[in-house]
Amino acid sequence: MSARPKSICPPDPSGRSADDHGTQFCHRCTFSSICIAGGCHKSELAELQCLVEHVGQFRAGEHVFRAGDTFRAIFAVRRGTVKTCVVDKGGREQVLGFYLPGEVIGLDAIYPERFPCNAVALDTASFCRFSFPAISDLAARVPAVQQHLFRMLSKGLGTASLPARDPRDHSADQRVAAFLMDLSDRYAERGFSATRLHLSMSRGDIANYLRVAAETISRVLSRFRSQELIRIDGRGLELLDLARLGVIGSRCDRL
Amino acid sequence: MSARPKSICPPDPSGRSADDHGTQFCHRCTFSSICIAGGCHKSELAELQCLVEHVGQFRAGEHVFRAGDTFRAIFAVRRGTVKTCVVDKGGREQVLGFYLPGEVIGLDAIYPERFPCNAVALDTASFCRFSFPAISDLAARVPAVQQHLFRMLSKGLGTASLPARDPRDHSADQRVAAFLMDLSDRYAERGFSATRLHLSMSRGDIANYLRVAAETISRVLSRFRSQELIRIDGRGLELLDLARLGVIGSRCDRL
DNA sequence: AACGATGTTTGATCCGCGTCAAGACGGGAG
DNA sequence: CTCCCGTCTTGACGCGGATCAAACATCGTT
Repeated sequence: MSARPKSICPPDPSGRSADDHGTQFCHRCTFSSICIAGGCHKSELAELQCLVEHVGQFRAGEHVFRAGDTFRAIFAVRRGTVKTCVVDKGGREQVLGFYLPGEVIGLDAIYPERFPCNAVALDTASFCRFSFPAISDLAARVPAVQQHLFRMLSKGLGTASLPARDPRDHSADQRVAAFLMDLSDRYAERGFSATRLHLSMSRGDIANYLRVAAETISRVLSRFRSQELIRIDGRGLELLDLARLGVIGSRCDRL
Repeated sequence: MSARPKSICPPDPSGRSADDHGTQFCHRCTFSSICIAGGCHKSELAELQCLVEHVGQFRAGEHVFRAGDTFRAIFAVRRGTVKTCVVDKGGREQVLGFYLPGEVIGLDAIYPERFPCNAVALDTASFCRFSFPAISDLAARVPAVQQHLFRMLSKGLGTASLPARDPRDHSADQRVAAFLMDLSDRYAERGFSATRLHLSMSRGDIANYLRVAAETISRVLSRFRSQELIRIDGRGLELLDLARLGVIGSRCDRL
């Protein structure tokens, strides 16, 4: 299940030197400005590093936390990929998001004080765990930390814009293109390749996340391949034309 | 455009005594625990009230702020209703959300330090304006304020779950039902009626927000009326069967 | 009152995508 | 190797909803 990519994806984003000690990895993390420098004095930095706890070696399919668990800490993905999901009343799983190395999960649990969703490792994954009481205490004393938390939280607010369902412009194509571009951007933001990447999640998970049928994902990817927009081999993916994908994803089909 | 509801909607949610002085209105606001009591000492409360600035008497269609404006403050709706929207590259408007009295807009501007969207009054509207530097400064000194901001931000994170597009269970019905239930819940949360409410936004805005065609909104509302789920007269709306609407909205069509 | 502008409703037609179904990989166990 | 099983791909068909189009209601103007 956690198959190594074979052909397309030489610099594997999820499994490389991500577990190196020191700041080799940390400077790519969302928390970096807190953990590394960010204007903190040395004593506060030390305090923060005491506060961080490494948890990990989750295997594919294992839960990091479950919906309903009481909220005590937020997690930064250190290695691997995670999906968050809920199970609706009909018993069906609803995928809410995917999280790459350097990204943070659990922020949506602050308000309800319980995790509103499950977090499931998609491949071998490990995390940095930040006790929330401790970090908000630190935030009250270090303005830079507070500000950083505000910004992280704010950043998550804007991401709720699904494309229109407009039959004439292939709405499924839009969603998939936007999804691929989003992945690409996020990998790039963390220092990985923006064009060659590995899909840790199954087609079914992507379909569920985008609220389309799994078969549609297959068809769209095949179409993109025949249009020379991507190369794809199983979970290995290469984006050949970021510009055109971006256009499809944000759909400006006229004017 | 800002037509008063005539028949169905006697206690008008948007225009009643909302502009009364004192805490008559404030105790229903999202900021209440900050503005009113919330464990603050008197001196800090006074400080906060200095910090609040009333802005307002926007008329329907006027902008509260525009996408790209530099971010300096967040706004709590005091009276009226607001929609947030962006204009995509094709020149089409995309409605992102609606905000009722007592709700807060602008939190998504913290990270980019610019407003990512426009805010447009749907009827006569006024606001409480909170300078963000001032309030985050206060948050650093008053833990309760900081925590409240964290919780407000966190609360906004979970709201990104559009229903599936499943042809056999009328996905448009789901969206509309969920939309109506959401409005009902939010009005109730602010002390207004959960069953008799006024739609300040046009069918077109609702359709745009839900990413369906305006005609579909009309059809679904007509269907709901013929099923005795709602009574509707122009912008006036009465929800007759919250239970059934809730079921449709969260779709548990089997099991 | 007549008028156009805007918003709402309803009907007719067509197309994308969900469903069903079958086949093609691809990896692990024997 | 062969078998099995899960994931992925591809085809055929039907339905929901987008689009086009045309009445109708409502409101502010002249």
